[in-house]
Amino acid sequence: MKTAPDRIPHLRASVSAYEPNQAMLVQDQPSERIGSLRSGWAFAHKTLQSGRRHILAFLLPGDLIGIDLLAMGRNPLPYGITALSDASVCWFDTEAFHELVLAEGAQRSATQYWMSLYISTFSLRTAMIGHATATARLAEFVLELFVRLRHRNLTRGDGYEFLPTQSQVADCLGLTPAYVSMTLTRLRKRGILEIRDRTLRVLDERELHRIANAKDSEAATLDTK
Amino acid sequence: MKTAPDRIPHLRASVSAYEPNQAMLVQDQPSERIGSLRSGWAFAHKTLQSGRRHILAFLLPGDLIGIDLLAMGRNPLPYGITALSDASVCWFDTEAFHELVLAEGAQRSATQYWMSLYISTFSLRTAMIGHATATARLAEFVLELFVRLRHRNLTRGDGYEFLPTQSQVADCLGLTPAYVSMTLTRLRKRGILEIRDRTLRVLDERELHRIANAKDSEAATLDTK
DNA sequence: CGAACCTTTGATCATACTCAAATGCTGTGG
DNA sequence: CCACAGCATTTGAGTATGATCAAAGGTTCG
Repeated sequence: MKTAPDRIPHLRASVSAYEPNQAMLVQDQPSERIGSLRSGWAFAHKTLQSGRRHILAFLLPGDLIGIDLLAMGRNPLPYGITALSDASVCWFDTEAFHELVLAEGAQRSATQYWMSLYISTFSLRTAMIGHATATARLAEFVLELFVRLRHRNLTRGDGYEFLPTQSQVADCLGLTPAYVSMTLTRLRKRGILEIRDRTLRVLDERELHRIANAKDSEAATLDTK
Repeated sequence: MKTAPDRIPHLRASVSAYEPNQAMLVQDQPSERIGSLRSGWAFAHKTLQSGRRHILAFLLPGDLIGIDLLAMGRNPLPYGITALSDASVCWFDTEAFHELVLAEGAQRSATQYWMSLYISTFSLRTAMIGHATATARLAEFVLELFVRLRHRNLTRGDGYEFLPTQSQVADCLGLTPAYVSMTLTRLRKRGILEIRDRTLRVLDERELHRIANAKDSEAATLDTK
């Protein structure tokens, strides 16, 4: 497993702690520093002029906070990043971090890997919001977190700690909280997953994949089952 | 106006011509080269496992083809890029291009600017698909193209050449072609825009902004007007 | 213990989809 | 230059997915 740098030799860094809902990076402001999430979850969100909030991504331990800054320089970030749970972040000077990444081969390919994963995840999510049913979006969402966490050894068997509220999930998938609740309940009743004590268990991973990739026309069939 | 590099000194480049629907970069394949779109339009698209195609972005003259490759290295692009009209592209070796960009201050800040614009546009689009009505999405879409083209002096007064089919617009905004047609017709009847001879004219820019940023609850009022 | 928030459930509603058919455009070949 | 084939657009009727609104439980935490 490739990990983002918690410590990089010869690079000054500072560690900060955050509580739930505390801002890490503010929308539309430039930032001179980039972070590495060491523990806890965070989320990247964009507030539209209409006032509605969209959650672009959930960030897990090991993820870079404001990864886009590497490519954007001093331009303002078009989204904010906020702690979802208690969290701690290791901050670096973006410029110095970037130079170091470029200089050192291993760091460089690791960072390209993270970038690549980030872009894949994000473009898939966007496509799902545009073209998939609520059930498929939720299946993909739950799986994505599962796979990402498993990759970091942050799962226990088929379960993982599920921290976001359904309201946040809704804002991420372009749904309403009420409908997220309904849809999750349906998945639970079908024995595909289980949520208890903040823990989500993936009971039927194969079926979840099926649902996430189903054509719209098959969705109805799947849902009523 | 900052322009992407058509020619960069001391950097080998080749120019290729494309016809409509010809692939420039193929989804899930790595690419060693990055392009600059010199004329014509292209679009970045992702095909889901369900078979549905989502259009992530439309690329206009001056845009970089596969801009993400600068940050992703040799990892496969999670989307493809295809010519929308007749188009020509100036190709560079990604690695060499990247190094040159880093070395030269002006090129560097120009590239960061393009990145920044690209990320802003994309994150806004994603949020709109998740949270805005069809009318708002279309208003934002039409405006975005207008602003981007105007910035490159590719508009004539309040009009610009509108090349995508409604089917492509639908795939970009997460709608169906039939509904795009209906919604555009409504906007035309309200005298906000006009489409004739492949030319889109923005008749009431202020109102378009209003519609793009309206809260969902105001949408109904706006629509029936 | 109470307040605030999150989740669940139900009833009702509307936005946007589906399916279908008619019409209009474009480019191609005879 | 016309006829045709293949798309793209338009329009309509009917429908369903997911939204809205509301209220009742559950949690969590101070």
